[in-house]
Parts: sequence; C-alpha cells; structure tokens
Amino acid sequence: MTYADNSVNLRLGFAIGFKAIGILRRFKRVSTLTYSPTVHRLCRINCAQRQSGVMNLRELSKRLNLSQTTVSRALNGYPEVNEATRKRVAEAAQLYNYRPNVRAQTLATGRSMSIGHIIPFSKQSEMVNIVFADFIAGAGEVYSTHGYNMTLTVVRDEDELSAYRGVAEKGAVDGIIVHSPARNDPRIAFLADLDIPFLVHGRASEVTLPYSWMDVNNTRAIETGTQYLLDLGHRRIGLINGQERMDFAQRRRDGYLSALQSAGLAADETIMRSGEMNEPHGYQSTLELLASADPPTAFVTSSIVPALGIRRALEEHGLKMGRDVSVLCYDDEISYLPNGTETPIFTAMRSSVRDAGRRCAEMLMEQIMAPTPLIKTELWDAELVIGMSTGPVG
Amino acid sequence: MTYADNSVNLRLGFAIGFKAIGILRRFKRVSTLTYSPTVHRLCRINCAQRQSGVMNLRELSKRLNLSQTTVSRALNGYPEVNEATRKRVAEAAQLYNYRPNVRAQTLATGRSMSIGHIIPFSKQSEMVNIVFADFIAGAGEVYSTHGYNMTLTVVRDEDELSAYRGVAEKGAVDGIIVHSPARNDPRIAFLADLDIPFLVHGRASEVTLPYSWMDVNNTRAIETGTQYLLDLGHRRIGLINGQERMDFAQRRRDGYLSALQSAGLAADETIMRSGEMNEPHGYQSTLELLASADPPTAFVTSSIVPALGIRRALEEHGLKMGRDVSVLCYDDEISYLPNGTETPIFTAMRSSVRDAGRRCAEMLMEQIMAPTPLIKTELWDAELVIGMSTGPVG
DNA sequence: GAATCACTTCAAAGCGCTTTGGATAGCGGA
DNA sequence: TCCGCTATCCAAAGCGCTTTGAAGTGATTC
Repeated sequence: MTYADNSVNLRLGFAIGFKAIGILRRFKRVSTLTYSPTVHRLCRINCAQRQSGVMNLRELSKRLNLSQTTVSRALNGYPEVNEATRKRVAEAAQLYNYRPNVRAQTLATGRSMSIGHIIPFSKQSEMVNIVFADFIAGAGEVYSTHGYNMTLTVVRDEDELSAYRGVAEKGAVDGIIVHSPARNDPRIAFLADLDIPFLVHGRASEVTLPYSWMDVNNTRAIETGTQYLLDLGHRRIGLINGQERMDFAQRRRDGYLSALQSAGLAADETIMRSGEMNEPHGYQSTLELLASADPPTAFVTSSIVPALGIRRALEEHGLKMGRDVSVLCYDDEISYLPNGTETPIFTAMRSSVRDAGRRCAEMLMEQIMAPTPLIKTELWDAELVIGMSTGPVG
Repeated sequence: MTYADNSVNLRLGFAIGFKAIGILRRFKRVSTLTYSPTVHRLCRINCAQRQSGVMNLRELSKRLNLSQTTVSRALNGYPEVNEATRKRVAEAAQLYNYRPNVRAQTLATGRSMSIGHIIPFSKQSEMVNIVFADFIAGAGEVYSTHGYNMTLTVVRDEDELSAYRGVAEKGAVDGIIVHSPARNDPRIAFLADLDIPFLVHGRASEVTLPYSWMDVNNTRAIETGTQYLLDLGHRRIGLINGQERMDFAQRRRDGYLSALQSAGLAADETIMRSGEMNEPHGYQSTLELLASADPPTAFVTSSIVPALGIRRALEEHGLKMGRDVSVLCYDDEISYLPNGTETPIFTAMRSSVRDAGRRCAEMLMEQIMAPTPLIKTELWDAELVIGMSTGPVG
C-alpha cells in the first residue's frame, strides 16, 4: 500500500510538473526558464483535441451513416443530393444542433467572408469620425445580406499601415474599406500592393494610381452652398472646416474658394478655420470670428456638429441664426442628429452617409465577386436643402 | 491536322461546358438546371489549390531546409529553438514576406482571436446607439493590445437572436459583448446556453440567471441629478428619457421617481416623455411640456443629444437655459459632443462610455483567459458636474 | 444485351497552420 | 566507457471543413 501510495504521489507530482511546463510552453518567449521537451513530451494535459460530444461534420455524418461529403453537400444545397437524404440530413442537423465551424469553413474555401474596416483614431483627439457609426450601419446591412460580416480594427494613427498588413495579408478579410483618406494617403499604394480588393470612401487627390472609390462631390457641394449664400447677398462668409489634411476637407475648401472667386471676392484667411470636427470647434471658431473687426454675416461649415457649436456661439451673442447671421452646413444625415423633422433647422448640403456606407459595401462586394480585378468609382452629388438657418444679408 | 484541330476544339468546348458547370455548382440550390457530377468530375477549372509562388509555412520551411515545426516555433518565440536558427528564420520570413494565414492559425489553435459585437438597429428608427462609436473605440483599443479584433454584425431587431447563433456557435468569435440590453433580454439566456464567454454592457433587471456585466449606476446617477435640481428649489421637473424598454432608461426613470418621492413630490406622468434618443425627441418633448398648463422649471434628460434639442426649444421660446429653465443631462462623454471645453455647458451626470468600452473589453478578456467559467460584475458611479445649464428656480 | 447516362453516394486529399511524440547529437559526471 | 541530461530539431497527426475523383445503382437507348 505504501508503494502504491507513493506511486500515486509521484504521478501526481509529475502531472503538476508537466502542467506547469504545458503552461510554460504556452507563454511564449520564456527561454530564461528551464524547459525540456524531453519532459514535455510526456505531458498529455490540455490537449483539447477532438472532444467527444462535440457536434461536427464527422460526428453528424457518422450518426446519419453518410459520408461527410454528402452531409456537407446536403446542407449547402448542392443539387447532387437526393431530396429525401437532404431532408434527413437537415433534420439531424437540427436535432443535434449542428453548426458548421466557420474557421474550418473559411480555411477550406479560402474565403473569410469578412470585410475589414480599419478605424484610425488620433490619440490626441481621442475622436472617432462623426459619420463612422452610420456608415458602418449602412455597410453592415449590405454585408449581412451577402453572408459577410465586418472585422473592425481600431488603431492609432501611426500603427495604421501595420494594421492593414496584419488584417489583409494574412487572409483574415476578403476586402477592405478605407476610411477618411488623406490627400496623399499611403494606404492606397500599400493596399494595391497587397493585392486585395479594397474601396476608398472618399478620394486621395494626390494619389495617381487607379483605385476604387466612392465619394460625394465635396467641391461642388460646398461651391453650391457658398453660392447660395452669395445669392442671398452675403459678401463676408466664414469657413469652419474639418482638418485640411483630409481630402474631403481640402475639397470643401476648394469649393468655398471657387464660389468666392466666381463672385469676384478675395478669400480672407482670417475668417477660415480648420480643425477637429466637434462642437467646441464650431463654437470657438465662431466666437473668434465674431470678435474680429469685420465679422462674417454667414458661415459655411463641414458638418452638423460644428454647426451646433456655431449656433451656440451666436445665441450667446444674442444673434438669431437665419436672421442676423446665416449658417450653411454639410449634412451627412447622422441618425441621432437629424436636421429637423419637417423644415430643416440648417440650410445644408445633404447626402446620406448611411447610403454611402451601403453603396460602398455593394461596390466592394462586386469587386470581390468579380473574376478579374475590377476598379470602379462613383461620385454622388449632395443636395441643397433650404432650412431656417439662412436668410438675406441684414 | 484536321483531327488535331477538331480535338482542340472539342477540348475547348468541354472546357467551356465544364466551366459553366463549375460555376453552376458554386451557385447553390440550382437543382432545376441539368447538372451531372459525372461530367463535373472532369472539370479542373477553378481549383485555386496550392498556388505555387504563394508563401506559406511549408514553402518557407522548404527554402530554409527546416521542418514546419521548427519554423513555426521560431516565429512564435518558443524556447526550444536555437537563437541562430531563429534569426535565420526571421530573416527569411522577412525576405519572402511571409505572413501566417490567420484562418489556418485559428483553426489549428481553436481560438478565433476575435470578439463579436452585435449591433441591433431598428428598421423604423434607422438609428444606431449614440454611444456606440465611442464604446467601440475604447473596446477596440484594449482588444488590439491583446492581439484581438472585433467582428461586428449589424442586424435588424427581429433577426438578432439568430445572428448571435450564427456568430457564436460556429466558433467565429471567442467572446461576445451584448449592447443595449432590454429589461428582460432573451439574449442573455441564449448566450449562457451557447456556453461562450460574454459580457453585457448594462444589465437586464428581469433576468435572474447569473451573467457578467458592467454598468453605471443609472438609478443613483439620475437620483443624484434630480436631487440636485430639487436642492435648487425646482419642484416641477420634466423627464425626457430614452425608450423605457431599455434597462438603462427604466433605471433612470426609477432614479428620477425615487428623488421626487424622497422630496415628498408626486410624479406627474404628463411631464415624463420616453422615446428614441435623438435631438428632435428633446426638442419636441420640450415644446410639448412648455405648452402645458403648468410647465416644468427644470428638465432631466438621458443624453447630451436630446439636451441639445431641449436647448433649441428653450431658445425658440426665448428662455435662457440656466436662468429661466434648468437642464440636467446624462453625459457619456461622446467624443465629438464634449460638454464644453472648460466650464461644462450642461450640468450633467458624467461617465465616459469610452472608458466603459475599455473596461468591458478588459473584463471579457479576463473571462476568456480564465481556465474556468468566470462571472464578474462591475458597477460604476457617474459623477455630478455642475455646468451653466442649471440655476435656482426663478 | 451491351453501352450509355443520370442520379447518388463515398473515400480521400486538400486548406495552412499548431502540437505531439519522438529522435539525435553533444556534454559532463560516475 | 556508459549514462543521463539538455538543447535542437523533425515527421506526422491533428483542427473541421470543402472538393476531387470515382464508384455503384437503375433506367434508357441503340
């Protein structure tokens, strides 16, 4: 009995030792600790392989007395399966609660059924693009009708390229949507090089190689909007823009300048602001411009969010928006900040970012389905909607 | 020559026929069309198997004259590899631009290195949760430090349970975050049943089984806020709440009621509103309440977004916020709608949703790493910040 | 009556990794 | 000299699917 007891203890001791090594092996880069595979090889702990009771294709086909081939085909709707058999398989799958393992599926098929979105966010501003949530909602809707889903990666600005590499090259996604392109965005050349379908939401003016994109005509939109203000008699129009390293912001600035020029007006840098598109940006900029010697009678701004800040600043100054000062903004139709229910609050250049998300997703799906590489571009026009925030110059 | 030519044509004809069948076979559920596997078997088209030139582990190890085992271990930092060998492998990997295929990796390891987020969105309101983008940004940050990423699925309300099944049971994700729980949310029992780690952002009061969650003490938050208004002398306080089938909204209502009760005030249903948390909701509700016989002197609301609507309504009525009417809101610290830069615009109960996202992600990571199922809960308190939107009753 | 064909089904070979269970060589101590 | 030990490395067996190439029925055709 003493012997037996000892042996039990010994085995127990071993087991613990092995377990430690097993764990050790799992924690990578631990070469300082002593570790021996000679010992390790005896370790049987933690091998989660082939758990019985787990319902997989093999198990299911065994219970059905059919081959994996037939079961797989039956479930995937291939024609070469007897309808009676298909029914039997479907019922068994239901009964045993069988779900194919997507990881195995994607490995076998070579498609990951997933689209990558890489969300850049600047550590300083801690801000996600305003339109991001609605864009995602639109895109996601399309993906799900195609059986796809989204893989999101949130990365700091500086890590972004390596994140693309990580997501793309390893076959984790079948396609990529590029958000918020800068004027000369390195990501485009990078992705083109990786040879994976991708589509840019927006454009990168300085990139010359061909790539797929979907954009709103930002230049024309803001040109039209500014023109509208000019038509109302405004001659001093402030611009409260997004960050102008972003392509869309630069283009909006171009549109603004172009409208001024057509009207024979000189641009005045002192009433043009550019920055992170949040509410305080609109507020602060407006305060500054109002405090200037010759304050603007109208404002053009990049989004409904800074427009809210403009409104706040105006009200603080006792100015009534639409009567004393006019405001025109770009309206992406952000779902929780709709521009009024019936009459628009803000006169705006309108284009739904949710629709853009949908369209981008569709275009990318087409690219992925296409047998040969496909480059498609699409340019939308924003629509001018007249709201209560503009009026003839006082 | 005639023969040869014919045979070429024949083969060509076959090839085209086969190609059609290959495509046919890929389009599933096409049993109406004639299709024969006897013919199909001759088809060699579209088998993208083992493309030469593709750099995978096998290819890399061949070029290095090493086994796949050794190369894999070298790259993954296991101790049992000679440092010289490891260096050689690393250099070759770099040279040949080798990236392990994540699909194969996840199949082999059994972990998908991905967290699922299922975004419910109601077809009617076409709205995504306001706090969603910031929550995701916070969570994503944590995931990426752990080598994880997010899999997002956007689903209509009615499809949600099946989406969970799709995402979870097939092993596509290692864990799930549940957003916007309702009071008696069926998803919780469902996920518990699927036996996959999950964490609820918020709680479901009516669910009795144990589950992991992270929440802000919404009841106490709004109780404190309402109390503050009461202390300022307000006796008629309107509530503009979110949809009360949502747990958080119900709890906020509870807090509001509880504060009134402590002050010996009866609740008045006519000055309580509940709805989708967008700007027009705040605006419309305020207009209605202001039009009533005995309008409130103060408002409590669920988010900074309806608070903006309240402000707009007040200003339209020529009422100054903070002087004529007080407004207190819940502030999630949405990145593009910060509550002022220095002095807060709105007096608010504050709690960062980005931090919540971070914390939820951390807690879920812990659950996933844990050897045995782990249930953890965490309750945060929101902080009262005094801004310019409140003042003593006039 | 043999050849042909459509219809079903199957065994086995992938997909590209990780992990297991050795094997081998070199080295110091008994 | 032999043994035990460590440091390296490897072949092969998974992971759970899909797809290939074949085979076994009957029915039909010539």
